[in-house]
Amino acid sequence: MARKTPAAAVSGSTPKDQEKGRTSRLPSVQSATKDLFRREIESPTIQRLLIAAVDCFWKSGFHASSTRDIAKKANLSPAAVYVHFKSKEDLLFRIIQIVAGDVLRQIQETAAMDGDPRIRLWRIVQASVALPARVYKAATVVNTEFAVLSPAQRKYVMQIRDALDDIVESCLKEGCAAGQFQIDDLPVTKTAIVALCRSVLTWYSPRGSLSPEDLGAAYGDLVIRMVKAD
Amino acid sequence: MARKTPAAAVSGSTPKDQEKGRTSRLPSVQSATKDLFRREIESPTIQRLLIAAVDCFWKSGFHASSTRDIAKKANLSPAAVYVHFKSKEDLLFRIIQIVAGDVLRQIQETAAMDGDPRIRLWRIVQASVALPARVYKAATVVNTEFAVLSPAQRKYVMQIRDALDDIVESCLKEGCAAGQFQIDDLPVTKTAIVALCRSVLTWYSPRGSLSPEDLGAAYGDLVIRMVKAD
DNA sequence: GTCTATACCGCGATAGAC
DNA sequence: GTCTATCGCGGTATAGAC
Repeated sequence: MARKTPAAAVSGSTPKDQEKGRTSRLPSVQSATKDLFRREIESPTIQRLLIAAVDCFWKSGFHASSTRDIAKKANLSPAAVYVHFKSKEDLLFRIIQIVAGDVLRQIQETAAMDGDPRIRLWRIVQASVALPARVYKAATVVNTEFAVLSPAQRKYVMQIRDALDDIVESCLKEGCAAGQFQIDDLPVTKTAIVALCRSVLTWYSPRGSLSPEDLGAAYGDLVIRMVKAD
Repeated sequence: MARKTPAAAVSGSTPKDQEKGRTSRLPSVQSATKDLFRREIESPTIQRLLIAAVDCFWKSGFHASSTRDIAKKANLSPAAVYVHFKSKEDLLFRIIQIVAGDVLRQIQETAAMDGDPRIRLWRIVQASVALPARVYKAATVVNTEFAVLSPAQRKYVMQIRDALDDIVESCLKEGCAAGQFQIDDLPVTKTAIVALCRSVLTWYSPRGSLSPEDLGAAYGDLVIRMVKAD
C-alpha cells in the first residue's frame, strides 16, 4: 500500500484502524474470495465447493471444468455436489450472484458518498477496479462465463451491469452539468470507462507490484484526465 | 462514416477511391472476416470451415462448440473436418494465427507511418480498435480462447501481444521524451491503453451507431487526453 | 476429399446403501 | 449428507467404402 490518503479513504479503512496503526485492514488477495463466501454462506461444505469451482472455472473455463474436478478439489465425491446444487450451471450462478451482488453493493455505497463529481468519479473508478481485483478469480468468472447462463440468469447479471453503467453515467452527467467535465461523446465515454475498469481483470495478477487499491487509484487518475477534469 | 479526414486517412482509403466518390472501400463488418480468410486460404472448403468455426466459437465458446456443429454449418459431414485439421484445437489455432497475424501486420504498418507521437498514438489506438472490430467475432475468439491453447501455441499469441504492447510503449516513451505527453506511471498507462482497446470487443456490436473506424477515432481522442497531449 | 458408420471415452447426473 | 456404482448421452476422432 504505497498510496496514502485517497486510496485509504475509499478502501474501507476506518479512523479506528488508522489509530491502531494498521496500514490496512483488507484481507489478502489470496483470502478475499474465501472471506466473501464465508460471510455469505453458512455451510462450510458449500463454501468449499464454491471456492473449488471458482478455481476450476477461472483456470479452465466452465465447460472444461468437470464436476469431478470440482468435487475432488473440495474433498468430496462427485455425487456430493448434487446434494448442494441442482446442476453445474446452478453452481456457477450461485457464484455469480454472490460475487456480483457484493461488488455492486460496495460500488453503490461508494457512489453514494459525498463529494463533487470529480471526487465521486475518481472514487467510483477506484472501487470498480479495486473491488473486483481483490476477488479477481471469482470476478473473472463472472465476466467470462456469461454465455453459459440461462436467459433468466443473464437478465439478472445484465441488471447488475446496467446499475453500474447508470452509476457512471449519472456521475458524468453531473460533472458536465456542473461544467467540470468536458466530454465529446457521453455514451462512448461511459462505455469506455466501464469497459476499462473491467478490462483490468484480463491481465491482473496479484504478483504485480501495485495493490488493487493503488491500481484503482491510478485508473482513477487516468479517467479524470479522460473527462478533462484536472 | 460520419467522420472525415482523420479516420479516412488511416482506414485505408486511397485518393483513387475518393475520386470515384466512394465513401468507403472497406468491406462490411459482416463480410470482413470472410474476406480475410479468402485472402489467406486457397481451399474454399477450408474457408467455409474456418468461418463456421468462428461463428460457433464466438457464439458458444470453444468447448461448447462441437465439431458436429461446425461441420454442419460448413455443409460437411463431421468426419470431413479431420481431413483439413488434425483436431479441434488445430482449427482454433489456425483461426488465431490468421486473425492475429493480420491485425498485427496492419497495426505495425500504422505505427510505421510518419507523424509526431501525438498523431502516431492516435492512429495506433484508432487502428487497434477499428481493425479487430471489423472482424469482431474472429478477434473475440482470439482474445477469449487463449486458455485452450497448448503452451507452444500460447507463446505464439503472447509474442503478438508483446509486439502490440511494445508499439504502444515506444510511442508513449517518444511522446514523453519530446515533452508532449505527461504520464505519471508509464507501465500502468501502457497496459490501460492496450486493455482499453481490446475491451471494445467485450461490448461491440455492428448494430451500434458508430462504424469501427469512428469508434476507433473516438477512442483515439480519449487516449490522447489520458496522456495529456491536447 | 467426402461420405456413413462407429469406436471409445468422459461427461453430467442419478440410484441406493450407509 | 456422504459415499460407491452406474446410467445414458454426446463428445472427438477414426475406419473404410466410394
